[in-house]
Amino acid sequence: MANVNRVLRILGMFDLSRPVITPEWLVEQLGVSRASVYRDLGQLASAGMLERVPDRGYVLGPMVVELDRQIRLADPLLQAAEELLGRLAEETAGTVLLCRFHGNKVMCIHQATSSQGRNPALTVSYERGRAMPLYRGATSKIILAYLPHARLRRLWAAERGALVAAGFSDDFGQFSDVLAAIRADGYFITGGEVDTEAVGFAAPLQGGEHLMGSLSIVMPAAAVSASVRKTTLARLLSTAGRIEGRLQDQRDQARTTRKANTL
Amino acid sequence: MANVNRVLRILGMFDLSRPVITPEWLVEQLGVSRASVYRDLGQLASAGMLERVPDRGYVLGPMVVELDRQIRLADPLLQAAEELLGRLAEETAGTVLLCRFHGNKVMCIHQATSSQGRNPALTVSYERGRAMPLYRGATSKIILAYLPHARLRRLWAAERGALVAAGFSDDFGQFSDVLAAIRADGYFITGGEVDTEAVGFAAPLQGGEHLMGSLSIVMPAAAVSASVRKTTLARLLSTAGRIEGRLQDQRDQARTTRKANTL
DNA sequence: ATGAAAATTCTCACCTGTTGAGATTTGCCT
DNA sequence: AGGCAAATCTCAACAGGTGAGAATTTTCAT
Repeated sequence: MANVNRVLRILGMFDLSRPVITPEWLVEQLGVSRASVYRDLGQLASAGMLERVPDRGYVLGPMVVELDRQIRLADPLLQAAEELLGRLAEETAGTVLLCRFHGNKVMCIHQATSSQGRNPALTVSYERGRAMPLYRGATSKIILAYLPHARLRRLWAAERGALVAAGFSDDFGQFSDVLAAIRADGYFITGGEVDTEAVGFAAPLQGGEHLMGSLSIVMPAAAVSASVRKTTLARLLSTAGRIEGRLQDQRDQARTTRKANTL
Repeated sequence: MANVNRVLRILGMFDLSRPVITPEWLVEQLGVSRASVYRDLGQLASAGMLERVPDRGYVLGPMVVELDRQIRLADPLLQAAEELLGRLAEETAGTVLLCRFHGNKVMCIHQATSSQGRNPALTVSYERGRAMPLYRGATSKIILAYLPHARLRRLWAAERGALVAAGFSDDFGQFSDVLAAIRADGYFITGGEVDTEAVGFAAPLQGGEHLMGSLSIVMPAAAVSASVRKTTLARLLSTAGRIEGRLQDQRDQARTTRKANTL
């Protein structure tokens, strides 16, 4: 399936520094003839995945935006969490992030900021669609801690170097123990690992027995007194619990519906 | 290129009522063998466009979300408008929409709502990623009015029936005159065409000589007194002007940069 | 407007790479 | 563990993608 593979690869070649891709550049990159590149681009454009722009180039097309909408509206985790996130952001005056685990990466799927308490000086590197490493920051580490054993072993095998470099033990047993300790707490708090001067509070979101993602709050380190830390954590865990409850309800409903259809 | 075409078509088969697609269903829909369907799904999944879910099915994958982010961060129209939209929403206490024209459809690419003036009773059908018809509502009609002649003729030929059904004249000359009148005003206001009890204010956004999209404000009909109408329109036009100014700056900068690189 | 220099699409014979039936392996549920 | 369905693999056949170059369209400077 070299053909399909090549066409799909084109989509991944866009970049913030390269928002427009030209046929000529693709001829070089893909090492195929001009004719084939034009054919590929034509296919993608007619599917709406790309769009031609006046000055000889292609940009990502409207279909991408429609597909993202489909995901937003159909994602059970987002459904369960969305309205609770805004409230949590208001209550804690922090930036609230909802993230998922995807192919050895953590990806933010929703972000909420408190309207009044917003601190423009606080940079948050996470944002919808941005892939983040799995071993830096509370948001990511809580996901790491709740990964199934098999997956964790595979990850260890694949990225041992990076994990050790990020400060984990070189011994899998110890590494695993550290994560078990986080799991025992049921939350994780850390500062300065992603954005300096930022503190992250993170809790896991489990649906059924599977890890669905993580819920976290980021705030400026300066704002985190002992009492703020306590109330923020309490609200985080309470909201995480409510999201898990709603996920449960969704599953129960789905099961009932399926059963009714089968009978 | 039947192969690529088939694979891309799979992406368009998702729907709010069908968020998960199964291999078996695709075998029926596409009329190809099981093996081919699995191969196609595998390709899409390894590109991140799909993701396998535990109970026998596929959903749209993380790559879609990353690509949407790429569009959001690279779109010159969004860049130019984004921060101005929130301000406009606050000033007018309405819902502000930024839309684009795409393949005989109008699509919303950004939405801003005033935090305080938000009226939960007001439904706004537009939202990022949702395709809307080209001939209903102020947001769409202003785009129609500024479409290049050639494109307008093609649209007329293709969708004459729908246009007449939406209340336009059956005669192209008259149809064209109506649009010319809107163009002469430079804005368009209408109520109840998309969401009942909602009034839309829309202005075109032109970059170079091309129509880039439309800027519009939606508010409850009950809130629109003569004076509100006047100030809302003034702020809409002023913001639209500023966005156009920024688009101009972007183009000037790009040209200068390109010239510098060439020399 | 006009023509030259691109960029893009078309044509067609070649041959690579996709296809589907059936065998095999994997993964899930009890 | 064991049984069953779902998913992947194998391989020969042939559909259909491929590239060189011609034909066409678009772009741009004059």
